[in-house]
Amino acid sequence: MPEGPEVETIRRGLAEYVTGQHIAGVDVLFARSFAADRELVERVVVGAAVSSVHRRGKVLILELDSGWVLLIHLKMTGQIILVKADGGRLAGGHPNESMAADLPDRSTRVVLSFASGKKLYFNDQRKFGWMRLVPKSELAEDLSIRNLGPEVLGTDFSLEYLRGQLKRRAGSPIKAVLLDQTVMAGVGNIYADESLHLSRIHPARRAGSVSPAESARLHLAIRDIITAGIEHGGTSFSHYVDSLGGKGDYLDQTRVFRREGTACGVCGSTIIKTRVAGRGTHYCPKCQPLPKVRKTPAT
DNA sequence: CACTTGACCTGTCCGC
DNA sequence: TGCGGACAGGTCAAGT
Repeated sequence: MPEGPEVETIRRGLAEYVTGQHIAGVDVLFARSFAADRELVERVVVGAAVSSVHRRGKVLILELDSGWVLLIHLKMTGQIILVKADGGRLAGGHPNESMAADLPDRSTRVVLSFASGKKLYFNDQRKFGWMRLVPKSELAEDLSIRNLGPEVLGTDFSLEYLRGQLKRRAGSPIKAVLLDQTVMAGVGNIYADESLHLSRIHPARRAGSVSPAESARLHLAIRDIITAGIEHGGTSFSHYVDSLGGKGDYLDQTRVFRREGTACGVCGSTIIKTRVAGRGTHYCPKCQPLPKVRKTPAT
């Protein structure tokens, strides 16, 4: 579920609440969510303190003072929920749940207990998410990190770089390129649709057909949309609540995502939902036209 | 190599 | 109300 802006929002919450906290215990309720040897966990996690919290793409990086890092990927349905020592929910969780903590629940996969009494619950309904331990010295080479493209808000995500990637992936639908984490890190399905609408490019266009002017619009749009997402604290719906405890409100702001059947805010045409690159895809047929007809009428 | 598809899971929603 | 099927925000491995 979470894309770059959601993960960044969670990162900020974690940085505030767990930096400097000592980890007193680790409970793994579902083994594949945190496939680490118990002996290793006891040696490098239990008793260690969280020295800082980082993010790369959609991966959360908790740096421990043991020389190891704890990586977390939330995939589709992962959540981080922080609970105070007295059991009251400090942050995170499902918007429909009461604030009274009744955790762990059936989707809790891992629990970190801090010496202060705070607890961090890693909930993940669909079990796609994971936590992993990596020596800090090997972080850059880790499989989850090493193939990631530049952060879209970083200086190395230049227009020139984007143009090169569009050329390399000329045969793919532009939407597939935006979702490819080796091209750029942090963009997911929502922000891909939003960026393409803002830059007025049809999601099924081949990347190679995108003009220089369109590329420039797209480059700007991706940065603007991701920035807005972070400013609004991420997108909030079924599974997402940021770890500061407030709901993100970006979904209220979307231009096309989950707005099929409603009027485009720019031109008033009806937003369409279709399937591109195997993913649910929303766009405005008037703002984002296909330049050439896909199926030629028989004549 | 570039690109597509299926698999990983559980839950929900929609049509019959 | 129950049941089958499609679908859900992300990545991989394996296929063409």
